[in-house]
Amino acid sequence: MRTPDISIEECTYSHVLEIVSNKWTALVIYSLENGTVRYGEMMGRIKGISQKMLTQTLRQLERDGLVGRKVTPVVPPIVEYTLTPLGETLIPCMRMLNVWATDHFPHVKKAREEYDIGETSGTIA
Amino acid sequence: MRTPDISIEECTYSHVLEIVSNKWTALVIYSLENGTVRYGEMMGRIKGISQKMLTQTLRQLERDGLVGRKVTPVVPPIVEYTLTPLGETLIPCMRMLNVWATDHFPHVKKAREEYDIGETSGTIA
DNA sequence: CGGGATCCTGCATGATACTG
DNA sequence: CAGTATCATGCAGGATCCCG
Repeated sequence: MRTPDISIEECTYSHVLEIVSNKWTALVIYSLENGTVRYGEMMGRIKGISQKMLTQTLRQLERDGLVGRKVTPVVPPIVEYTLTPLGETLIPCMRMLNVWATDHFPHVKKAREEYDIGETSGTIA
Repeated sequence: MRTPDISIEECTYSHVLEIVSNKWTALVIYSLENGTVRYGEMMGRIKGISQKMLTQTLRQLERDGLVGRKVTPVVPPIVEYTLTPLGETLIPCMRMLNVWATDHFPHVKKAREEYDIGETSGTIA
């Protein structure tokens, strides 16, 4: 028996996914691609996100150094979020995922449907 | 108020992540990069994965048309998994994530540590 | 306006035992 | 060997209320 040579802690794939693979992270980054956005505006633009999740996602991205947070202490407060230079390095990756999805996701969807049909017809009883 | 223009169902980022963002999927794909692997061998190579999770992950990938499954009905059975042509189109994407992680993940880790230090020193009481 | 704090719920993950 | 079935659980995600 050989020792395990693949582990989550070491696999570099997992590192990026650890950052991006929450439910909302990708959408938040997407909303920041074109520049600074205010908190409230993001709430309005990202369909279905709750305050808690938006805040939590932004905090994580801030912690990871991918998103900058700028507070203007007026009343009512203005809080703006922007991709940091580090965060912007993610954009090409995201775009590549984007291209892959555009090119191949229809194929995946078709594969799923066929697979599901096969499953259903086999499980009659 | 403008209508939300970003949604999970439409954002192409989310489509790929929907496929890859389970705990084990990336590692399973990684283990298949160099060709066909048997079930038991994957169990041994991927550190910490359980039978249930390996099977479940493989089934999902099979359903998505990314992984092929070949059964040789002998006793004891031989089951081999391979990336399909569609699955192989994912490899360049994964490699790009890999490169990003190698280049920038240390930076992220540093950002986290600094962020955490700032948090801790502020929360004395 | 932009959150923080709290409570609740479901699903992803995991441990264990059994089978063709 | 390569699974399926069952049971347990922890945490991501969501709803709600409150605050500077």
